[in-house]
Amino acid sequence: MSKINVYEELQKRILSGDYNIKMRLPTEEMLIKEFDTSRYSVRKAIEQLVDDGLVYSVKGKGVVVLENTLQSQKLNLNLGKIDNLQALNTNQILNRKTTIASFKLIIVNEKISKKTLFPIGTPIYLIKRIRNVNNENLALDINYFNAQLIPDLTKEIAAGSIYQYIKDNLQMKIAVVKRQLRIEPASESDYKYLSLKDSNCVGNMISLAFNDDGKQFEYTESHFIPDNFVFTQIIQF
Amino acid sequence: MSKINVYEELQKRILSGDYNIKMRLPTEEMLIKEFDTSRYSVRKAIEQLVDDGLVYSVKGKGVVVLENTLQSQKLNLNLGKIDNLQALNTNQILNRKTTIASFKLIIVNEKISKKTLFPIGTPIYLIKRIRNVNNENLALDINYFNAQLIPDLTKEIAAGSIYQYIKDNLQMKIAVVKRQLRIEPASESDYKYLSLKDSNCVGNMISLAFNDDGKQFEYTESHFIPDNFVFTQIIQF
DNA sequence: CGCGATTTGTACGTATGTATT
DNA sequence: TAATACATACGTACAAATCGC
Repeated sequence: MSKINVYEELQKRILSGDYNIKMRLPTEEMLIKEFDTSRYSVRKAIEQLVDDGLVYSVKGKGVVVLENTLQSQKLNLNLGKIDNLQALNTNQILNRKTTIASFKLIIVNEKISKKTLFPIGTPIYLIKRIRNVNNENLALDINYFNAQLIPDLTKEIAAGSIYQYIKDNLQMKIAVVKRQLRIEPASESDYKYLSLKDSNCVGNMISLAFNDDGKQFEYTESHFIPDNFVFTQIIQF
Repeated sequence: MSKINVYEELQKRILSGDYNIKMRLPTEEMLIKEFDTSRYSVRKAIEQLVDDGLVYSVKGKGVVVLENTLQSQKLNLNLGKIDNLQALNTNQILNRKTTIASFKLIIVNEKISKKTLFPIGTPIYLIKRIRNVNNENLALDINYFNAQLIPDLTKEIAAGSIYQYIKDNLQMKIAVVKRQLRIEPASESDYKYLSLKDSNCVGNMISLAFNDDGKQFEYTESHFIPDNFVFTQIIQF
């Protein structure tokens, strides 16, 4: 009999309601016996459930299942970790029609360097893309890719998934993405490209992406119209 | 000689530039020797650095220091984990003057239940608080506290820090907070209470807070005016 | 209030797997 | 292909928080 994945099994039980707020998870000792595995493996599985925001471990007490797990799961589009490349750049739903508004190869000057953190003199691709769903322009992506790390970009690639290109053709690994979200007054290009209607503000998601050599290869601003995305976070104490 | 904290020491070296993008961290083996500790402890320290977004581990290669660490640290108000209670509810900067706009003890009806996830019939404190800095109303907090779990709240407590009260007087532990951020059109009460100027949108940060019994004791909406906060996230692949 | 039992957290040692160079 | 270096896994011991008697 092949060993089952402890994490997946426990997650299934929590999401199906077998384990819930009224009880605690079985103790580590019991899980070790049930799954015929080591304490290390059981603790690793529980760690993942904690990251998911499903449970919380208390020293001396046990592992508690959080209330309203099912509902708050539904509330969020992407609770917990995002492990899908398409989902990363903007959002699954948005990837319907992509229009290239601008595609240039430029050299970083002082102003751009300050914003993107790329050194002055670096050649970069500056790409503006519009994300359209049902004839509404929901998002404007302004990408800055280091052309030394991401070479030979074309409009055709940009019209599809640049991340797919990086992964498949360049065989480069995306290691870490640091993101920051702000709300800002809409800029001229936001008014020009987005279906803002009456709104005069946009969400601005700034992303810095790093490869597994630690090098920053991307700076991106994604400008969203209001009411069309959520951003989630789980904080443990 | 007392043992030094491996995590803090490595973090110090990275932030001071002793370790940087040009090199990798010493191997686990070397750190074990230098700090005279076990592999477990070294790996635990590196795990924390990964959570901070400072480094990235690659199997077979080593632990890489991410580029632009210093700059991107400065960019963010609260990169990484938030471990300060004051910082949690809204933001450090905002805690200057707090005005109670409304303070009620009510019973959850169907409409409120759907939003807050509290069961119908639960007694709750509904509190509206305005966060004012330099004569600008930057944020409107709308708190719903389960009165069975957070009893005896008063306007005086609400004018200060409710979290401090929970921690010190109720001796309850805040275990997990799930957050969601959206951008929405300003509501009537937003126009009434916030210094919105020309903006017609607000940031809406929804927080669900849980104690270490897994019970949700709070639902809060924090409505912010644009341009006055950032929201950060680090994603590892 | 104290004490012991329970349960998770931290720590160390060791062995084997797997990706990179 | 071999060496290197992180990832996973198991076993063990003790610390620290919680809970019930």
